[in-house]
Amino acid sequence: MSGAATREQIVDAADRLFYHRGYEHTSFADIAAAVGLSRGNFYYHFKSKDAILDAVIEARLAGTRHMLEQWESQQPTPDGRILQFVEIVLTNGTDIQQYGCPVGTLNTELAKLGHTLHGQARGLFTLFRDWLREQFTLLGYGEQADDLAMHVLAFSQGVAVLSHTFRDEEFVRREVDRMRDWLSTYRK
Amino acid sequence: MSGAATREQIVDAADRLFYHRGYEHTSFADIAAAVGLSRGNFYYHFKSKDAILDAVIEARLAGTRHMLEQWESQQPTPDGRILQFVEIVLTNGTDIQQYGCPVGTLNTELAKLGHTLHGQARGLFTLFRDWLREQFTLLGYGEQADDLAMHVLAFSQGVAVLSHTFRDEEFVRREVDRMRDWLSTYRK
DNA sequence: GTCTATAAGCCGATAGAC
DNA sequence: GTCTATCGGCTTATAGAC
Repeated sequence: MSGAATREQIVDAADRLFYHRGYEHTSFADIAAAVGLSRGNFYYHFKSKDAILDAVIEARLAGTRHMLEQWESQQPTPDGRILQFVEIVLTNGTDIQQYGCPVGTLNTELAKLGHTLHGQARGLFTLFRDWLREQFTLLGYGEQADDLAMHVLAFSQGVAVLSHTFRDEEFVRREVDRMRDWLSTYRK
Repeated sequence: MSGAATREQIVDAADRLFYHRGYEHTSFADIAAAVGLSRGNFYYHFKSKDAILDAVIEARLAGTRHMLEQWESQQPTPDGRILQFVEIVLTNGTDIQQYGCPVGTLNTELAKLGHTLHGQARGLFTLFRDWLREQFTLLGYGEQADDLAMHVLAFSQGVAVLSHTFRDEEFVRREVDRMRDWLSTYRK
């Protein structure tokens, strides 16, 4: 197998395992088994577990940037784009119920571990935060735009934590409806 | 040292360490060192790590029940009690910035680990949920009371995750103000 | 690029002396 | 009740054959 393809497979498997089981709870053996590699060969591609985490975060950053670009081309209005973000807790409802928010749970875990890469992981939140702020600025709320962006982020995290804990889809639906109402008061 | 006192010390140390570092990242050696016991002697008091976690959750449940009773006696009105809960993200602001919400982070970690005691930990949320529902019922919102209780819980979790990630006290203050405004529309 | 073998250390947990 | 000594297993990581 070519080096690049194997590396990509490792990052994909690690990404999924870190999300499903958590970073610390995932071992090299788990990732190697998922890819079909021996543990020994692993270190040819990544010299440490931190290096894999770094690659996973980079991949998630790239994936998020791509998703946000797609949302921008699919949704012509800023409020439509914000709503697209709000509804992610329904779109990815099954995963969030089972594993929580991939951004929130990674940040919480790395912050608690005092991990050096927590700063990198925080960048995932910043990506959404800046994008949401831009949409609120386009709606004419320049001064409060960052505040409003953080409010929408807080919504997503609150819903994700409780959805993960209680596995209640109706609760998620009600919270999205509430958010839709709130958002309509900010629509131009 | 008497058995009961040592046991209590172990539970206190484990409680703090599980909160600060996470359950999985805390080892027997960490707890033993914090209490000043040898690892070997540990098993006289608790036969497994799960048994310590069980005792920690029980202690947190008892502590939470006591706190809710205090809130009830200190705050005569249901909306005052709900506000007391909302302001916990300010009251415990420093801890939440450093370690997140003790209830939310434990539930997220145990849910992701597929731990058998996740159900017990969920009870911590249920304690707050039922208590908040009772306050909304007293305000005359019996039908929506559980929905409103979950909304207030979601607020606290969203704020805690982002406060833990960004360490921004002003953000917390703004969200509490927003929540105060929202709550005032439900006050009798 | 992939493998096996293995190191060094930490983990939860146990046995048995005192 | 507390200690030391130790077990078997899992962890990250390395060495070296192919």
